[in-house]
Amino acid sequence: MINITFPDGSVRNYENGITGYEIAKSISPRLASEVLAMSLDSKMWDLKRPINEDAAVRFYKWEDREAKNVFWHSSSHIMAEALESLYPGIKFGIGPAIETGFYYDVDLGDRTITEADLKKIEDKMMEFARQKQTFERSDVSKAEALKTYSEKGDQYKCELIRDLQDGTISFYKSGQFTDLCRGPHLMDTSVIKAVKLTSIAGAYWRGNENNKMLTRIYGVTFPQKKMLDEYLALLEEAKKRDHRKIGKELELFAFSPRVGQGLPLWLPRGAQLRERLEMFLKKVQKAYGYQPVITPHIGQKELYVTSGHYAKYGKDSFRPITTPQEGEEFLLKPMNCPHHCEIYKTKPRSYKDLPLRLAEFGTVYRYEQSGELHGLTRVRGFTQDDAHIFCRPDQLKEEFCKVIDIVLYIFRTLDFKEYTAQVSLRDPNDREKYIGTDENWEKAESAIIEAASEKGLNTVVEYGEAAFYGPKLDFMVKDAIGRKWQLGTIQVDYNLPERFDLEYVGADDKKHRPVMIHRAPFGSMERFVAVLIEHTGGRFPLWLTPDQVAILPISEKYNEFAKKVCSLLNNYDIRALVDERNETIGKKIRENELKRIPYLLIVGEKEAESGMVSVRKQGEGDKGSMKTEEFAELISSEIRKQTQQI
RNA sequence: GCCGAUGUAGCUCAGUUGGCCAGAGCAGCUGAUUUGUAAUCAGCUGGUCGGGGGUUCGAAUCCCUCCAUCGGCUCCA
Repeated sequence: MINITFPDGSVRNYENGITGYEIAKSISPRLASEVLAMSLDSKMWDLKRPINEDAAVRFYKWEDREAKNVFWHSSSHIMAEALESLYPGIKFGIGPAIETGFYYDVDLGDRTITEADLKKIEDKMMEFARQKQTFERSDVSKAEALKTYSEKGDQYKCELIRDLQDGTISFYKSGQFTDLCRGPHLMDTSVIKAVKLTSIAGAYWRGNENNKMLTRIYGVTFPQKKMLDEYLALLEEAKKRDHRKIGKELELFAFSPRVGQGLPLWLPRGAQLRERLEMFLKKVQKAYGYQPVITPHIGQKELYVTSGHYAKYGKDSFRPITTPQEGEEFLLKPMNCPHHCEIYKTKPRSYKDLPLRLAEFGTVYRYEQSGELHGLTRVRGFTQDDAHIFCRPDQLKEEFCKVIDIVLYIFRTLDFKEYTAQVSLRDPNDREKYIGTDENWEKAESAIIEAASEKGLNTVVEYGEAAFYGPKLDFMVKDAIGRKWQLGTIQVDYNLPERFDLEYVGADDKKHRPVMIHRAPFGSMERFVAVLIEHTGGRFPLWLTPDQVAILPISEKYNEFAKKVCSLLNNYDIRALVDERNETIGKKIRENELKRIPYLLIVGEKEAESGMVSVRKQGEGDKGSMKTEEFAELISSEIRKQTQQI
């Protein structure tokens, strides 16, 4: 007999060799019917794999992340099985579960798969799913595993096996398909009730661009047909929030191939929005002791040789700009820090001057590969809400914490609730990628970790995500369809002060090296606005939105009255406009609603006589009438409330 | 940059296997209407079918190439 411990702490006795599924059944038939996965002493385990010793079990249902992982992982096997049956001789890379769904990387040889082929693959998958196929586990030796796959001619699997430890290798067989896999899997495939293959893409083998590009097929499956429909509907909804679509509809920004890809053009309404965000941050920064500076868009090549950027990125950036006579070389600035370092150096600095906080909305240009560009979130020319803090080593943590405060304040003000704070450190296996001494890196890394924990941030640590000159604390936010983007970033840098030979005179009358913090709470204006659009669906907070009130006369007869209302509101610093067009009131309401204008004021005979306005709130409909002044007061106080904290 | 897909009017989209001067709705313009809470009616204008090259008696449709966009991969100072 063995003792099985449950999550609530209770312990039950079972016969040695019992399976998780049988245990679930012994608890309740309902649990047995719903359970999709289990763990044994916190290790994922097949539901039908015998248990031979005392252990703690935990069962997972569809609602649990763990169950979805197993469900989608098994689905990727079924897709591979379908692919092998439809495309004999196909070779397989890896096929994991991902956040939503799964994929499999395959080498089709000379053949290609297009979207038109997906239907028949889906059908085949459903056919296998309905067959109630089981996943049979077999433990194999490394030699055996290698033999199997070299006979099959599957070099990718052989490569994977070579990296595995003998004694830890297992195969799973479903139907006619056997895959190298550590499991676990579903009991059988009959729980897969709906499948959708979502896209086909190229993916380099092992993520290395020097390797062959395999075909990656993405898919998602569900235990109920209804869930798939809901998922697809959700995707449709998310597409409506795409900042590229809304940016066009609301006339916020545009691109022109003639200007160049990845070079956004801010339209009047977008520029207004952006300017307001900049003013907001400038105000915050002023309170935090930052000093605005302005620097040029280009800098001598030597500047970047000094900073180390040239050696690191010179080959992969925009080509230098040269002068006709002297042959001088300039680079479009890819970042603002070297310029700010030169500002630091314009005069001797005392320890009493520090921290020195230099802020600039600095426009930078970076050569991004064409396939990487994406709306406003990934562009070639963008404006960072940049600042560099030069401080004494003993001030570092406090300064870092203050920057975290600014970032959190901004997120709070703009209602960004779901973000992750990511501590980006060096890749421990590839020190070559980074400049600077180990000692400085260690100091910087521990400063970030300490500051983040002091501020009570819930952080995830990512190795290999650091900038080449220093570690970072990044604030990541998801877009409409769940892609993660880095917004705010705070970086500690011991390297640039050294490269630029920055100094200050200490209380001891000796020269010391300051530490630098690079920080951008928005990240860049472009990306921030993009994510803001997707979060709000274009319904910006009242204080921020370009047009706050639209006044809609019932007919042209009341245009004059509408203009009076408008100028009254303008006197209250409310951004209002009159829709003077000769259109029906229904049409004006519809179009101004679609423009996401927060308040619509309908004025006609009644209002003109009484000096009232009929108020309609975006998305909420008719709110009744009130005196124009009363409305102005109401809106002003709403705006005041929103900006008070600002 | 790589893999795959897409590109028709300012916007959203139709255009069958290559075949008459390339269509619709919205937007715009003109006129009528003077409107009470999400699209008033009529007429008109507007397109080198992404650019270039080729195949063909004939190309939006087939082929090549370049550009841009979309979904991924790699990258992201």
